[in-house]
Amino acid sequence: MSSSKSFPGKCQQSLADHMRPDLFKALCDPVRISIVATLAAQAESQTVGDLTECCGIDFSGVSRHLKILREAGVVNADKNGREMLYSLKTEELAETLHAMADALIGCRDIA
Amino acid sequence: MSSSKSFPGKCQQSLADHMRPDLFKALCDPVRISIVATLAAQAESQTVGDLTECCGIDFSGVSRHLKILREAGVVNADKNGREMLYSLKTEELAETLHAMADALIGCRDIA
DNA sequence: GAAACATTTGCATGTTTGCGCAAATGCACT
DNA sequence: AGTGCATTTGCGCAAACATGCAAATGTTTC
Repeated sequence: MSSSKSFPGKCQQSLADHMRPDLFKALCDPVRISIVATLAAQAESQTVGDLTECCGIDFSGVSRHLKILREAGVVNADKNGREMLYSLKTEELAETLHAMADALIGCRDIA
Repeated sequence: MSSSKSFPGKCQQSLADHMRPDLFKALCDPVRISIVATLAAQAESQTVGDLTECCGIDFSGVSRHLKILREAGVVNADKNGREMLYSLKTEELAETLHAMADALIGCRDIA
């Protein structure tokens, strides 16, 4: 009800809530995109060592990138013995992107 | 056909194509998100001066942010006399986000 | 306990980024 | 031509970022 009442302020707020700059920041680096793409293409979780192969940098850098992705909620991290298993939060990420798109379209309809 | 054949390499490529770090880079800044949200909430195009109100920085900075958004394909820029009218490419942006989400889910299904 | 291994963290360095200010550009109006 | 307004661009600076190397942490295996 009344969702068709023109109320740009509310829409702006809702958009600001949905569009998460921190998530975009996590995904704005080519190396991190490379990591995400590699994880998406593999059914099994990957170790830092595995993921180091896909991006041409030192594994310490990969570890740092993974930390950023983890904190942004893009990947899961599970400790298995001395190695760390990283996997993509595919569903959540896709849902978040969808929600952003929907919020945009919703704003267009209101405004 | 054969889209269900397990082919992680292809998926990784397709994802790398869809996930555009440059777009994420354009959207990773709070001020730029603020601009996007403001544009989304308004039916009419906005000038640089208008948009300067929403984000608490100098208009020269706003102009620079708008350039970044323009080059990333997030906003339209139309010159009208001595002022510049900016509007959000709502459809394209929403479509791009959807495509990313779909590519992610597609990868999950294949891998 | 010691050695080997996977990952994280501290540190130094070069690069990028966002910002304000001031100058430059472009356009309208008289 | 000349003045005024909107926007862009050049410059300098401080903060943030990505990276490699080396040291530290945690874990397995012998």
